[in-house]
Amino acid sequence: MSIGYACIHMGSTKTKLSTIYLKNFSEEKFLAILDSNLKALEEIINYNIANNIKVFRISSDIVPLASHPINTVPWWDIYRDRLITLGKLIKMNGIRVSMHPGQYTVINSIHENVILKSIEDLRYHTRFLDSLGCDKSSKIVLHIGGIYGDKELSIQRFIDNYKKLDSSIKNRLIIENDDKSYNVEDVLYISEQANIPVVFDTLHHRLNPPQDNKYNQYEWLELCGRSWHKDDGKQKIHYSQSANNYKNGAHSKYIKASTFLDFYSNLKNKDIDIMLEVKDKNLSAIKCSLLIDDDLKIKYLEREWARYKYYVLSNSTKNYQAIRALLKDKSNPDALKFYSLIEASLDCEITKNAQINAIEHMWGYFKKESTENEKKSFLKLLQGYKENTKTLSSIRNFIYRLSYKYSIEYLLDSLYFYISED
DNA sequence: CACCGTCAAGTCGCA
DNA sequence: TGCGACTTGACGGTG
Repeated sequence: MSIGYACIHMGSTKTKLSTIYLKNFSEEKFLAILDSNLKALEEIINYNIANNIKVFRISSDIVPLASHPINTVPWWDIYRDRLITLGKLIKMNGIRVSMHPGQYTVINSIHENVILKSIEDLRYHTRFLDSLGCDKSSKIVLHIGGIYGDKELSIQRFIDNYKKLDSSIKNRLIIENDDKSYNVEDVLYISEQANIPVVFDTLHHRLNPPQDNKYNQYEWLELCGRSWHKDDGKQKIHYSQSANNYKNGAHSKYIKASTFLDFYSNLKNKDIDIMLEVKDKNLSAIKCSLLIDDDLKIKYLEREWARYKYYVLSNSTKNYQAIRALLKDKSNPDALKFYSLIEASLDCEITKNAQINAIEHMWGYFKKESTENEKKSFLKLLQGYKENTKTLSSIRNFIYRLSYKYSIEYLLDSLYFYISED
């Protein structure tokens, strides 16, 4: 079993994708942005390698305006070598990448131009994965589309249009149950008619189950597994938790450890790939991987602790002490306890005292080295925060800039700068 | 530098 | 009829 995350990466500034808007599109600008995006992707892949994350969804935004008529730049040619090199890095490290076009790509639309644009978009996604040299197990996930007042007709339109697609697209396309129109039973029906692997999405299933829901989610999941053939790679599923008590399909801030473990223990076939859909992305992917690691080493939790430490300290001194105590026992690493304490810190109310305490801890890195002006600025900011005239984020920015200036890697890697809220 | 409206695109549901 | 949700941050103009 491998666990992965989608598109965005948290905890580094070097992994951000850039984009370009129609009104200032130019070949030069486009190529510069694609260049920077490929560098960011390489950063992300290297991070995934270092953290043993084997499943990753590449953002459709990697090539901006890729399928828009304005963009006639043959980027796959211009950056051929770089794409191949990147693909090799992915392949050699056993990473499985995928893509997922957004809600605008609808091949069962009743509008001919929407279908045509959607096919163009699928061509783009296929071309990107092809350019990396990925095999057939690198998939492109698609929803079925709209209902247009007649579900049966719309399902048939999907099947007919699917059959007309280029085989290079069909090799990669897989279909997913969505949260309001097409439930897992509908998607399995389409799968049987057109021989397409099905991605089972747990949250969508919960929001939109078949009417006579005759199986439980684990049984549906197994049924979906039968639609995967050998060269499609391992069965993939999407797992997420709801942000607002199943009111809509919004994803939670993080994957709750105990809930995930419960789900995992009920899985019959553990030889599948799980794509997490969650706001904190790679953080939850690492968490879930460690939670199910049979051979968990204390050093993995210690590495996690290094990242979370100042964030936890800024929110809860009590949890900070509890985690320190937990990690003292090096012979018996307990990921569930560890992450439950992290979660408690993510959920607790911000208090000024804890924030100030964490800031003073971090300031310790600069006390000696910093210039007189920096010391003055710091004291002024801190005083301002205490008196409500300065925001927390202005202090955070200040400390981040100092960390960068003095190359304090430990702080630069701290999630304190990336997951804190005001 | 902080703030905030806008961004290429589709469909559905609700006021 | 028109707007928000889905999801999503980053761009770029303004003050």
